[in-house]
Amino acid sequence: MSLTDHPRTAPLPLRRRFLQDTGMELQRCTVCGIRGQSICNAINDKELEILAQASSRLTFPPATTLIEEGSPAIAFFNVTKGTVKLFKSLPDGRRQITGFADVGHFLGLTNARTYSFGAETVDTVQVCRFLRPQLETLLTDYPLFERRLLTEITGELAEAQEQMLLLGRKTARERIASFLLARMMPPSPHADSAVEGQMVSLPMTRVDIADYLGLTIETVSRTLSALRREKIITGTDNHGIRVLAVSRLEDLASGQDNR
Amino acid sequence: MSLTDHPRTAPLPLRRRFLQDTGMELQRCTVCGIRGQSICNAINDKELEILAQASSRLTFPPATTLIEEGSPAIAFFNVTKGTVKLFKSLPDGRRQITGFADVGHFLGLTNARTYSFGAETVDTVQVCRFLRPQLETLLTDYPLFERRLLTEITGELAEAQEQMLLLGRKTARERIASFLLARMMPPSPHADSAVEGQMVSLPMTRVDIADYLGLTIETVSRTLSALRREKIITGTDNHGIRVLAVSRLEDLASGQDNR
DNA sequence: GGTCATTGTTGATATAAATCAACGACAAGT
DNA sequence: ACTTGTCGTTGATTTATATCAACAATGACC
Repeated sequence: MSLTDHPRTAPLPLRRRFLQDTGMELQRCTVCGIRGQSICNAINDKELEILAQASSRLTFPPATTLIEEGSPAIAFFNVTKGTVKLFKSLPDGRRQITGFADVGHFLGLTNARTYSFGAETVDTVQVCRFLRPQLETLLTDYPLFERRLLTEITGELAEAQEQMLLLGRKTARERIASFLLARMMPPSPHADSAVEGQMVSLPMTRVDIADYLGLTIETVSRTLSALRREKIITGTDNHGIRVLAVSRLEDLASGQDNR
Repeated sequence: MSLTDHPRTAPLPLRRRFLQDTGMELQRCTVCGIRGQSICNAINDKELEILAQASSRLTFPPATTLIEEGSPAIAFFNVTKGTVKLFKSLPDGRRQITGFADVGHFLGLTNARTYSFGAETVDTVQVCRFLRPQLETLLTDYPLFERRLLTEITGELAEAQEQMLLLGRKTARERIASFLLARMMPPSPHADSAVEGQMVSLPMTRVDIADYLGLTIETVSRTLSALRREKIITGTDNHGIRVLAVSRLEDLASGQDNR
């Protein structure tokens, strides 16, 4: 199956009803705050209304299924707010989260007629949805859009390879260290310099972290506690942690230093 | 870094001297037996000489380094014969093979200025090499070529996600079963029907299998022995195995049946 | 303000796979 | 034909992490 197939349109497989933003469709993309970070950036300012016509903006509450594993692949999403988790499952319920799609990332690209993975919102999520025929049109009419998509997916593949190294060869401690580093926010210029340590945002639960790192929730919890005890990280808030010793964490992540 | 960067040309990082096919360059692609299976298929018959000019065909002995981890990303390869392994390593030598590129597959695509992975031949390998500026030209001038590449890499990503599920959540037995199934040859019409069982080609060593599946060589060896003992597979040849019970193996691979 | 469900933490024990170790099969070279 | 090195197999033991179990913290809801 190739990307050039045009499957018939069908209702989106959603467990809950979603919210659809109304009005001002034609202006939406022009004012999109994250266009600079996303594939939409590849489309000319003057032609933005084409993008607006091709997409619709939707808002979903936490824990909403965006993509059901094995369901018909009819849409493609670009995340404009929040975090979406992508995963694959085994018949007995074991699950592997293959990635978190944060702001600016896309999801839903596939060659097959059905999705080989699932997707669920972690927190409140806003996306731009492109139906497949619309995506085809953009790809064909805007070479820069296609090139940008190729670049993005090449990056995804590199991340996937890094994650395979983590899952296949790293210890629990190394996995947690790598995860925290990968999710570390770049130090913002407006950062509260009175509070020390680099912020790490963890909107997902311990279950999600465990399913992403190929561990159990107990091991995740114990390892985070150990790092806290060793003053490498701080913070009692479950969804926000601060890294006190970035370089220690970097050594840990690459297996330089274990104790 | 984007695909549109043109890094300066530099000598290829090869431990050994490679063999370069000479003469008849312009005809080479026309007679390429595997074009139908590869990205080159996206280029029109009449324009094949453009492809021939953009690429050079090279032959390498087993265990040749095609790509050194971290070296400048100057080339892109299309495998026309043999098998190449792709991998990532940790400073202490732990290694994860992220994939095997068999006939028809490409390798070497990256957004960065350097490769984030290594590549080494498993057996005798023949490739078509495209230097990066040449690849750029093809991508820009032949939309079908670019589309084909996007389709291929989308498939690679799906495979990577499947492998993450394997590495993060499957048992040793499930990993071996999945691996054998994935490498099972499609039953050829000329197959020797006197010999029962589906052929599985394993050109790589036990070390490579272990590094691909996130196991040790001992576990790989023990698990294969167990499957042989249970009459699910046969064959004493280390690089060729026959699957006797495909459906048993499928159940095993998806965690349905373990004993 | 109490009940209940959800999420996370910590401790005790079990286990799958790693590690350590010995050896067999085979091919290359002398 | 013997040595040497590579590769794979099998057995004994260790260990990192899973599993099992109890409990604490939090927030939703009546």
